[in-house]
Amino acid sequence: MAELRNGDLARRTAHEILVMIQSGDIKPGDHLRSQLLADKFGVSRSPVRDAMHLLSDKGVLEQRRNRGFFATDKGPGRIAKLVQASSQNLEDQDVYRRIAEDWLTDAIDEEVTELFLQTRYDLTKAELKDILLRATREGWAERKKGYGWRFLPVAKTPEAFEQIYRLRMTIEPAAILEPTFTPDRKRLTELRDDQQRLLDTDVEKLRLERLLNTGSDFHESLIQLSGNPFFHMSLVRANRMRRLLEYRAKLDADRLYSQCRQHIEIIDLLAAGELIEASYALKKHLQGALAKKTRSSRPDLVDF
Amino acid sequence: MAELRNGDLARRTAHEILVMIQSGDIKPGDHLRSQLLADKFGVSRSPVRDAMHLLSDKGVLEQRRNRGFFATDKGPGRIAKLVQASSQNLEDQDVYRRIAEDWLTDAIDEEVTELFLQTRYDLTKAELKDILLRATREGWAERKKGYGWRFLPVAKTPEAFEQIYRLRMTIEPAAILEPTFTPDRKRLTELRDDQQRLLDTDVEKLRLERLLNTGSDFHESLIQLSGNPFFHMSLVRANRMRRLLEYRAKLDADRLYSQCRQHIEIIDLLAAGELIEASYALKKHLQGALAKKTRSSRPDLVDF
DNA sequence: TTTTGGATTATTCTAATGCAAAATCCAATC
DNA sequence: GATTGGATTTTGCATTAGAATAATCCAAAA
Repeated sequence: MAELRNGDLARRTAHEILVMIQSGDIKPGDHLRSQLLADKFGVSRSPVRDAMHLLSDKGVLEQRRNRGFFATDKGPGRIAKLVQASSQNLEDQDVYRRIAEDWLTDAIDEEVTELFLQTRYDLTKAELKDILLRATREGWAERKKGYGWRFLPVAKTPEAFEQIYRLRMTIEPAAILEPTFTPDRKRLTELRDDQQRLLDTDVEKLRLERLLNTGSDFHESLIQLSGNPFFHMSLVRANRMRRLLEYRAKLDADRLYSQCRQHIEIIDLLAAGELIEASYALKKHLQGALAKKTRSSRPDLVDF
Repeated sequence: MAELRNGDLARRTAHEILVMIQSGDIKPGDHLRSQLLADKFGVSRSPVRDAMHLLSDKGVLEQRRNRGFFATDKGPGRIAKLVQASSQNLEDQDVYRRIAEDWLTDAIDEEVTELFLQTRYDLTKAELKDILLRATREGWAERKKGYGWRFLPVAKTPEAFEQIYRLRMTIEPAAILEPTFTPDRKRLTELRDDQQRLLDTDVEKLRLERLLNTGSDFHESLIQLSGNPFFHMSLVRANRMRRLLEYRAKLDADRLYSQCRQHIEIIDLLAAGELIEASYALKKHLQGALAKKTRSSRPDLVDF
């Protein structure tokens, strides 16, 4: 029998498959074609197969010899538990966030050597390189000319929140008015459903991360419809930085409901072809979030 | 006698010192304090000292025992030649641009392995990592989940030019109208002088890179005055991508003169406190550049 | 006191090896 | 013909020791 190699990629892939099952993308009895999934995840069949082995050990999948893997009908509660567990598992290993947190709370210096980080967070060279790559891409770390790295103060202050919103208030409404903007029906419907689902769920019960993701998705999908990838990229970059701060923010449930409703209103305006009105509503929506924020001293989670 | 260690950093530092001499920042007879220069360049004294040794070998500096290095009075022609040579030297080693060029001209595949790049461009692991870090930061490369890297098509098409300009037309004029915008007299004067100097020089004689730099500096400095680093960052990122394309563009001297004059007009409006007018002029300025571009099939250098 | 210049120390790079993991290939099976 | 599942190949990571290079220290000179 083949060894079970479970690298990080296999585990991450297993998690993604679980999410697909949870969301109903894969239904009980479905045949999981390995090449199909591999293409979907942008990897080769090897880690997919390893992932499927992992999941069949958990009883989520069932292997039939020479026919591949099939989804069993584990109850949704059981699936949710496994999703929770595997996402917890992945987050534990997320040193990236720990470093970001330490930097934001001044627990580490502005300038550090690789060696320092490697020993402090018990990382191998490649792991550290990977994390610094990410931090560089997201704009809060840079290589010094000689030895060492410098962390940038860009999103440390409370004003940073406001500044990010000011940028968003400029580019998001403008994106809707771009001549290449096309309100894609199908995408809009999907977005509307996502928002509606959030409204229907008891917001209190949702995990913070899920909320942030759905909110970011809305805004980023919208700007993507502009057909200009540079608008999209600017927003994505700003949002990534915002996230660093938001993990420490509080949650305001009432606010969230109202935000959700505004999102839906904007989608409806777009679907009706009222671009100018939608652009204006989006601007107001962001303005409202900003106004709320500046009133409180500690950063709230005001938009998502 | 101490060994002459000339790492890359020493050579780059030597180049920077040469540029300072050329620009008149360092005059013949001046004493070059090592700590001062080290601080200026953000490195330690070691590479600075190595650089000064390199330059004294070339006769640009003169070492007096126990007193340090002093600038000699080599003619400006000779200095210019050395600057040219050392920048040429540095560019030759700039594999980054070669890879970008190869990608833009479809000389390499969309998806490659590190090994492939390492052997094709004869790089060590660390050199390659460095280059890929840069490409990631500038947004045209990304790590695949498993093994390998993917180059992104984001700035390959002619439309990319237009899209970048559309983003700029949105954020640059808006930045001037931000409530935190402060037209810093000193900075404005510096910028005006830079532009005037370009007008006074025979534009035909300038090197492409110098032109692009002065142009980018103008626009980026302007947006920086908004006091919102996220506006600035968005522009810088878009510009970096634009550069990848512009190295292949043609030059239109008449156009450049007119661009320069427009830059100065905008500065004057800002200095007079006419923010709204300045914002509008900037928008028109970018619009003009965009209009010119779309008329020609091959990308021209229309703004700088 | 400030700065230099050599010496010392710390950090990172290089290169080589073995190993883990991902990609690819291919015969067997549906 | 499409898909699987094992085998094979390729790729990249971990580790190490040694070399190169940058940062820092300190006595001596200005």
